[in-house]
Amino acid sequence: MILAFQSDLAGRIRQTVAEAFGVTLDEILVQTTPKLDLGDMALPLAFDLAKKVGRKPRDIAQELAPRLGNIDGIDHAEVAGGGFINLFLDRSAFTASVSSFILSPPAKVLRDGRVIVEHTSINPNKAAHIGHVRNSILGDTFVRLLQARGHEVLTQNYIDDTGVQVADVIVGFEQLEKKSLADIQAIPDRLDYYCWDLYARVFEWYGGDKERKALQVGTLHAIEKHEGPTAELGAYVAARIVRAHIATMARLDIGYDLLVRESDILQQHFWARAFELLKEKKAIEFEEEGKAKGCWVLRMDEAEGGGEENKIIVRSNGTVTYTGKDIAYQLWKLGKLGLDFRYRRHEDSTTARPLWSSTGDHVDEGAPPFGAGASLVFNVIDVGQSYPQRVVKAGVEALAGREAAEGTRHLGYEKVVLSKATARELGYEVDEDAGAVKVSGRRGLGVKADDLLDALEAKASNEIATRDPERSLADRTKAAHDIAVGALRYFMLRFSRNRIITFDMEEALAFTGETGPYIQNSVVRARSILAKVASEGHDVEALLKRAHERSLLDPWLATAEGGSAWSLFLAMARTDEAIETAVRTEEPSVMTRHAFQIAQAFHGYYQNPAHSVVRAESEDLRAVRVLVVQLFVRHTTDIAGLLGIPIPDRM
RNA sequence: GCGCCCGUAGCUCAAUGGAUAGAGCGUUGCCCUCCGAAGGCAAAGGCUACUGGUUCGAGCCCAGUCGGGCGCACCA
Repeated sequence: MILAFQSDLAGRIRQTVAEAFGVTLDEILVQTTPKLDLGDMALPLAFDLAKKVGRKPRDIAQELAPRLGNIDGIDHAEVAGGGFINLFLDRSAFTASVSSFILSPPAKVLRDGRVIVEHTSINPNKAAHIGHVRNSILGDTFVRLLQARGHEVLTQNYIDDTGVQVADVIVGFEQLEKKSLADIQAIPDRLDYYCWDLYARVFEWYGGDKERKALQVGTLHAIEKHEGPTAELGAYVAARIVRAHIATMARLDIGYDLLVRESDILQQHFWARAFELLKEKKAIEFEEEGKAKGCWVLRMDEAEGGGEENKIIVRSNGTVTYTGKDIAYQLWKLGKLGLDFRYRRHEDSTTARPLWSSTGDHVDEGAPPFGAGASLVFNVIDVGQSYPQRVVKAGVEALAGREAAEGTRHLGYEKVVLSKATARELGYEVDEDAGAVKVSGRRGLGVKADDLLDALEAKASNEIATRDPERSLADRTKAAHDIAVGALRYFMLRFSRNRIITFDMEEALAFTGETGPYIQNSVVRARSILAKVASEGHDVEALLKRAHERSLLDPWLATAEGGSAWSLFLAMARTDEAIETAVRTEEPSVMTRHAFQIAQAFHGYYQNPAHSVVRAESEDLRAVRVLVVQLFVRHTTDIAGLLGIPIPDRM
């Protein structure tokens, strides 16, 4: 709501400045004040103007303030500090705007151009762990934020079903366990957990043994060929573990539109086409000599970052590297490859959210235009992959131009490591000097996503049981799930992307302080206030209507109570700005902080016994208090939705 | 060696170049005859790693130093 207000305001300020000083400012910065009693918004424009006009900032501010105070929607303006102009809004008019914006939100304006977000992309050879959870929560939340900004988003999950990691567990099944397809099919539930341990055992078994390690390469080739018993094992294990990953992420309310399988990229010969294009455009060169003799390389010298060596795309034996395949895949995402997959409905597809998969056979009709390409593509991948991602971008630029490269975005994030305490709890040996313990799939070292969720749900369930022993088991289970999801999603989002998260079980299990449950609780409490008011015979709708009368709002906003509510109104008004910032800076943590700030403002307001709705001293007061509570409930429920945080019926 | 990221309160983290650097946790006090305390109020806690520079203004930008992490494969 505040974006429109501020852009309108900026126009009027520009006009006022032009009239007063004959200078046209192109950008009008509207900032927040350090404290609300200094004003609602701050303008530092006198500092810029001082240079252009050749006068002192403070004098300019003094001259400008009375004029700005006359602008519609502004109550008055004051000069502060060395030349800040602080604006005090017409609070009742603004409150009325916020209110109508929240209670009857305007239709979303759709933006042109499709956006693709790829996230999750876990190797289908073992259970998902906390690192994957960070990836998926980050990606899923970013999708929600993009949609809130009016973008059409297709969410994709890349399945490397023909990679070495799958080959490794197949080596385990064939060599260590001597299991047939039927044997593996007979493994009851949690094949992903089974493979977690098997994968670690295979690495131990490889040791330094070259013959054993050779089995990995042989198995990989067998899987890539897509025929024979080994390939069959690989396909079965990968497909089953993908289903497990989808189920794990569904617990966190994370879903996808399309699964892209590496095996289909091979089968559709994406790389062959990309290779043709790259050669045609001379984007890659054949090396006649040097250490990359006999290879096709991509020049990286003039690309940003500089100083990097040329990247080998095709090896001297004629095979393509992973990065080469990734360039082909990225070109497809951008609609620049000229090839497309075939599609089928995935077996986990629901009517609520249709899930599609690339396929080599039995094509289903009605797939969305996945192959039409997107103008913006976000790849959610950890920062360790920054270099190959830069290579992909350089490849895209050489082949499809600057615009396509600009649309290729690496949404990178740092890894999740384990605190020493948590690593110890899990039974791992911990080096005393180490600050934290790295997760290692090869050593089976890490916290599985489902185990973490189970622990969170169990703890939440216990909390409920102690606070409210009367609750039914079904109620408790449902609420415990919501609280667990809220806690985990908030925890994974509150850190900046480039910050390593030291995962500590105790910290992640916290339900107090700056957490998801704090926000959930605030809404639940607010709703129960409204329920109580209604149950005592008050007409909530009528009270809301009454609250909008200006003669009522105006004096109330000037009271101490109104001031407390005002900080909440202003914070809620800034939500569109927060979403815009989160998307522009590609930093979802902006949103968690914003949500927390709003919840905190509400807590500060409602906990005061003098602000009781039920025991309001007059119907007028009851009316404005109902308004505060209602606006908060509606708005914060929406914000929680953007973060994927569910609001339980009761805590 | 080259490149990227990080260094802010005891701990975990914030702070579009703006005003007196903020939260949460932890610590110490208060507050449930008050719409559920997963809450609120208050206190203590800081030479923003260091040295220079740019700027009306620097935690933020630039140069350098010191610490920590990660990349720089004919692996994926």
